[in-house]
Amino acid sequence: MTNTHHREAIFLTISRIPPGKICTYGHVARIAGVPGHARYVGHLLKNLPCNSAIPWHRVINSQGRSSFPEGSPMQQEQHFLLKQEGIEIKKQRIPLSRYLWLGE
DNA sequence: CAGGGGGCTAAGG
DNA sequence: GCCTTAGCCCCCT
Repeated sequence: MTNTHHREAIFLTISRIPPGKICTYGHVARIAGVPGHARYVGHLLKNLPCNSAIPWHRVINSQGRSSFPEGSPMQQEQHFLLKQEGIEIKKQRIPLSRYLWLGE
């Protein structure tokens, strides 16, 4: 199935995002070779098992924000993990130009 | 097969 | 900077 390929390509791409860097849903999709599937990326991450090794926290939306509601446990977790990697978050925002990863 | 909804985006006010 | 709108494409009823 091509769908399976897409899924694997997307997971592979996300797992390649280096610590201290971030990537948007749209970019992940594009780098994975499936442009236009940003929402699909989000869908996959939502259904990710908690024990997964996929660095889901390094994927944010094009606004430079977490896609979780402000103050939610998931959002706090994400911010915690990102800060741990040296990413600075101001007013719930991350400067994309500074941390964006666009593949290797 | 149709409808609704999602960890989305780009564009416009 | 914020909010709204219109596309987007896959997935689950």
